[in-house]
This record gives sequence, C-alpha cells and structure tokens, in this order.
Amino acid sequence: MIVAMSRYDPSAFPPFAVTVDLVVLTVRDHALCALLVRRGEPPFQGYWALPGGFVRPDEGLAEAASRELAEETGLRAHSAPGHEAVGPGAAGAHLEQLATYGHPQRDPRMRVVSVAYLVLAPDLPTPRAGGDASSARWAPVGELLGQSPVDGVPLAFDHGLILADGVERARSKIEYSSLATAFCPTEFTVGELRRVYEAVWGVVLDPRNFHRKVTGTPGFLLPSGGTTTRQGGRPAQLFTAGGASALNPPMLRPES
Amino acid sequence: MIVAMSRYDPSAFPPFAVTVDLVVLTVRDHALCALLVRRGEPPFQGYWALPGGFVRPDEGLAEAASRELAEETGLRAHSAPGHEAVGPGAAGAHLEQLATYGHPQRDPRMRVVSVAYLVLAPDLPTPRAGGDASSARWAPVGELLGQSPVDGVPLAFDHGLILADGVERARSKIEYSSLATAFCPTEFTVGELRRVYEAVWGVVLDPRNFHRKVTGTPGFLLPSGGTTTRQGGRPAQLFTAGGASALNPPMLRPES
DNA sequence: ATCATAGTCGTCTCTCTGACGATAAGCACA
DNA sequence: TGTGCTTATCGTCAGAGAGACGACTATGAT
Repeated sequence: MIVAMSRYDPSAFPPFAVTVDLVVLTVRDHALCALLVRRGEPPFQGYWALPGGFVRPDEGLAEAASRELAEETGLRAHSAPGHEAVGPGAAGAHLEQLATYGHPQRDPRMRVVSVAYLVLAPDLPTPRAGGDASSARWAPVGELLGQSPVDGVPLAFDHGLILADGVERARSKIEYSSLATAFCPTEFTVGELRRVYEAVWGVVLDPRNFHRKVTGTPGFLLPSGGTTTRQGGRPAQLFTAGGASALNPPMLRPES
Repeated sequence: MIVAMSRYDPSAFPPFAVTVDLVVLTVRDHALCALLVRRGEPPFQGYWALPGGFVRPDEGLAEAASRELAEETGLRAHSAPGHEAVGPGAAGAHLEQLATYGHPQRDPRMRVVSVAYLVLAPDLPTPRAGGDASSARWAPVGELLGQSPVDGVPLAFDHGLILADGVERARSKIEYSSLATAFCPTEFTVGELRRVYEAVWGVVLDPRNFHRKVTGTPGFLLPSGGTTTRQGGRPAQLFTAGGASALNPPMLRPES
C-alpha cells in the first residue's frame, strides 16, 4: 500500500533525516589536511568524524553547510554554484557540493541521507572545538587515506569514503580550474601557489615551468603590485586570484 | 528546543522526503535528447518533468535511481561509482550521481530533497510511459535549454535547472573520459562516435583528426573485427569500448 | 561507368610542455 | 663586506599533440 501511495503522497513515507557533512581541506606544512572532529556522543563515540549536522527544516542544503562551517571554524564560506565565476581575492572559503551518501545502514540510528560539501580554505589556526565535538584537529589526508587510519581507528560512519571522494575532487578540480587559489590567502606568490599544487597532488613541480604556465594563463593571476620575502630568497611578486575560473589548457598533473 | 536536540536525536526532526530524479540523455538524429514524462498529478499537473520518484525506506540512492530507470524505460543501468572502470561493451546504460537539490520550497507539498542521477544511454525506441506519467518523450535539449521551454512551458519543479546541470556534466565529462561510448551501441564505428561528440557539444569535428585521436588513445577503443556500411560510404571498422575510462590527454572541445 | 558518401592515412605548422641552463635579489652568517 | 644559500624569474631547445587540409579507398546509388 505504501508503494501504491508512494508516488503521490510524500508525507505517507517513513521519514528520512537529512544531514550535511563537510570535507574541509587546507594546506599546512606542505601537506593537504582535512578538518576532523571527535565525536562526543554515540554512535561512534570517541571516533574522529567529518564536521556536519542536521539540515534544519527551513534552510537550504548549501545554507546548512555554510552554517555548520561557521559553527565549527568561524569561516565564512561563499558557495560557488554551477558555472558562476569566483570573485577575485575572495575573503571566505570556497564551498561546493560534493556528493550525497544514503546507504540504508550508514547510520545505525535511522535512515540518514547526508549531502557532503567540499570546502577549500587557506591555512587557518588550529580549529576551535564547537557543538558536539569534544575536540577538533587538522589531519594530513595522507595518513587518513593511506593504510593507517587515524590513531589506528577508521573514521566514523562512511566518512572515510566521503573524505576520499572530497580529496579526489579537489585533486582533479585544480587541474582545470583556478580553484587552487582558494587554498591561498588573498595575496600570494607564484611559489606559494605552486606549493599548494605540490601538497594537493603530492608531487614536485618544476618552478620555472609552473611560473611560465600560471603567469601565461590569462585571467588566472592578477598582479597586486607588491612583493614579499616571506618565503625567503628573492622577493616574489604578489598576486590575487583573477576572474578566470576555467583553465584552458589545464594544468597537467605529472606522471599520471 | 528542537535545535538543542538536533545534533543528537535524528528522529526528533521534522521529516524530509527523499526522491531521485533522472536526467536520461541519449543521442537521436544528431541531437542530444533528454527523457521527459508528463505529470499526471498535481502539483505541476500536465507539465513535463524529469522521471523520478521516492526513495524507499530500505533501498540505497543509486538503487532507487536504477529502479526508477527500469520502471520508466526498461533500461538496465550499471552504475559506475568512483574511479571504477566501466566494463567494455557494457550492455546497460551508464548511471552516475549528479547532484542533490534541496531548496526548502522546491516542492509545494513538503520538504523534499532530491538526489539527481545522470543516465547516458544509446538510442532507444520511443519510451514507454509508466507509473504516474501519462506520457513520455525524448526532447532535444537544445530546445529545453534555449530560450524556448517545451511547449512554451518550463519544466516542473526545478527540473530545468537539474537538466541543465546534467547536460553540462555530460558535455564536460566526455572531454576527459571515454563516457561518450555510453551513447553508442555495443559495437560502433569511429564515425558514429564522432557524431555523438558533435551532438553533445553542438559542434562539427574534423573526421580525420578525430579518427587519429580516438584510435591513437590506448584503451579507448577495441577493434571488434567486423565492419559495417550502415552509415553509407566506405565500410567502417567496428569497435567496442575499451577498458580505459580516463582520456589523457583529453579530447578538446573546439572554440572554448 | 560515374558520382556521392563516408572512412582512413599522411603531412605540415603551430602551440604547449618538460627538461634544464642562467641570472636576479633578498637574507644569514663569518 | 663578502660568501653562500634560498627562492624568483627569464630563456632556450626538443618533442608531443592539435588544427588544417590533401590524398586515397571502398562501398552503394544512378
């Protein structure tokens, strides 16, 4: 009978809970890191998990993701839906929808469908714990996705899978978009941008070819006029993110 | 109070309905077409909409999409999650998750979150109507996404947006993957594959350069041994899809 | 036989990449 | 005040790949 009504009466259906989970990535010390929170409640009490929470009845999905992000990190995200260009020198973090996970048994309590969002942020101070997280930390994704789970324990729920998907999305997306600038502060040097690519891809890039590529791609970088020596060595020109969002031709990941 | 419990007790939450919507694309008569069904019930009664339906309590999201697809078209989809290689000469259609739409007011009846799936299928006979659809048809996406909506009327709900996202996904994905073969029957010629690219991108490609590119990319095409003259002219070699799923370097869309 | 149609192979040029040499301009020390 | 170390930036060269397009091939239609 439920089946018969199912197509016509949504309220006749057993309820689903809808949550958002966040894959928040940043680059710290030459390594791609993800934000994890420790769960203070069952299920998976004491496990590390992705930050996230339930979507409220009157808010949109991206809105919920944005709110959770602010609650956990204080970051103000600006979502970049669809093909819309990301504004240059944007203050907040990049936020985009990643994928949705709805395996019937992914939460032992009830049927929960989780919409995962990917957040790319510049390096931040150690995150503040908030909400139901008794603590929070940046974990290098190399350790998380390699053989050894964090502290010898996998992530809660299916968050290991979600994280892996988020990292893969970030890795492929910086190839053909200017999204790598989302990992940088407003003003950055070519070398700093190169270190972002190196950390995300886990490779070493030739500084000369990289410099030629990014400065030769129209709209990728805008010279801001200043220089800095914060990386040591010869003063480097400072840039802000240009208006271009698509890189054509793409940046090539070496040794596929 | 709801907020206070919200993080810990999922069942304390007002229910969401979860649906799947399908963007089913195929190539017919040199044009990219999407499958639409006419709604027989309110809301949006009489409007064209994407096929879809409610997720059952005990089935996964891809499973629900697959079931709806079979109900509406009789197609057996094989989902290709993650980085998994698509088997050569696959019988069914390609199915992958597209995105999730959850604007609070997207369905006037209640809060509905819809997980959209993208299906790429070879050319099919005119679809059979099924379920709550009083009729079904293939609509060229050019008409749908251009200025003129179908029959002068836009699609139901936010399905116009979902369709646009699906088409964009298909357009960009055939650049760097071998997914265009999902639009072809098991055995196909280089020319037929080229016409797929031309239809999806809405461009004209040079047959000689295209031939060089696809036959020169290892793992893209496997010669099946036979030839055909079904397109007229000189007999063309028949191929099946090779095991490679990623194209490196990618196929370039002309005139970006 | 001739033509129209599509498929397949080659060639040339241009652009972009990868490899790598060379120079520039700061800082840390002796 | 150099000397050395570091990073930034510019140049050069060879090879891969793409776009433009000529030439030839093998069918069916007239």
